Amino acid sequence: MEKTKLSLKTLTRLSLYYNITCEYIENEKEYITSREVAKRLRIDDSQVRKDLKFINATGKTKVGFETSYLKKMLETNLNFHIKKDVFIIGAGNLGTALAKYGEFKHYGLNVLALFDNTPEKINHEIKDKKIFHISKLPEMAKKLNVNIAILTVPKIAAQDVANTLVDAGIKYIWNFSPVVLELPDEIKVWNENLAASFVTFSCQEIYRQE
Amino acid sequence: MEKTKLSLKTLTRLSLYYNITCEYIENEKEYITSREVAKRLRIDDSQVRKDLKFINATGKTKVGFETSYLKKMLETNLNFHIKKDVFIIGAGNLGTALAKYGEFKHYGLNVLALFDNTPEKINHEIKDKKIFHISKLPEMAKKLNVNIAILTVPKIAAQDVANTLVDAGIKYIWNFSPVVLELPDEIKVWNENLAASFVTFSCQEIYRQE
DNA sequence: TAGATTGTTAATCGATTAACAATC
DNA sequence: TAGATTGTTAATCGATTAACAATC
Repeated sequence: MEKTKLSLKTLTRLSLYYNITCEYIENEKEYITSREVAKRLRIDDSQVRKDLKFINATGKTKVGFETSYLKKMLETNLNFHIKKDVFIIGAGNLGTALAKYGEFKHYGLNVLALFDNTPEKINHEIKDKKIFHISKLPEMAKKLNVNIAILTVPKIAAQDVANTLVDAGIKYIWNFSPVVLELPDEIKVWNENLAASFVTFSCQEIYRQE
Repeated sequence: MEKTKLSLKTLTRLSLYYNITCEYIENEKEYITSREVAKRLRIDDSQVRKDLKFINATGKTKVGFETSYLKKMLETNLNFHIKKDVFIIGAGNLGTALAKYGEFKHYGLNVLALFDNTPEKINHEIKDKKIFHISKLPEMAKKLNVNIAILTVPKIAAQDVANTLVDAGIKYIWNFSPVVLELPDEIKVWNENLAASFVTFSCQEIYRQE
């Protein structure tokens, strides 16, 4: 029962299928068709069936996919059951928003603590998660065996802080700063560049409409 | 001098090239090569040259692309000079973070106001941007001619608020809620589903490493 | 000159869409 | 049965990578 590596685009779509499936369950709908999912996402319905085939989810002819079954299949294949402990670096508004974000727990994302360098913030708590001084990070990363960091510090500090993270043994960085970090090849970086995202959105949808 | 429609992936990369180019300028580097850009982004260098060709940016054999020229070319082609007035819906931590985000102004994104339904927040200001009650939105959207909204309300309210936005004449929604909104086809939606993004990140990079 | 880089074409690779038989 | 939907293959489309001549 080998899991084949799913493409980035398939993974993103599967996550959105999950959101839609959960909504159907909340509305007490027992089945959902590939056509309904496709229509909501404005994509082709054979794309949906193909994606679901990748995770070996099967539907029923004439009725579609059973929602409770589909939800479980998606959870299993998207590794929701594997707990992913993370630190949030930067306790500003964005770091705080992410620390409070209740949705993450369904996905296995578990925020253990926040780090900042502002003296007034240290030892405060956000939703039971304590804010520590950044100097405590290496020690705590080792002790708690954390190798994932969410980086939400200001642009000017991003590269320096990222270097500190790498020295502390962090291997995976979810980068919210508008900086393309320069890091060793073995460190995995996922850029969540909001400004870049807005540019894409606005150029695609706002000024280039046919 | 027709602009050809750039693909979503090219647009995203061009935005990241912009970040790197700005960094080079700050470090007083006069030139940047496609190879340097490619290495930072861990992509192929001919991809960089091809993308830059799309916006008609030309380099110099043996030295690369002039940074100040490249910055200007990227700004022009990514429409930074066109001011995009937006409203932020939801004045929680995420809405506040986006309202304060200084980076946006370089990209032509201009936050005019925030909207919320919590009485205590109304009339407060975030970085000179006032928070209004959501009921004021239709009137203000018309008066200020705003048709772009950034949606940062809780999951449970997202669909209802989105419907309100559409009724108020909003045409473009940058959706930060973990909900796949159901909206008329003519409304353009850009999903910034952070949970979905984390799933993609973690499945790709954390559990499926070769 | 030798060497490095651009600009560009061709080859490869992967993702999406179309089509339809099988099924209930 | 008739009609709707899945499951799957083939066709199309688009994006990435390889290769290399042209240039300075």
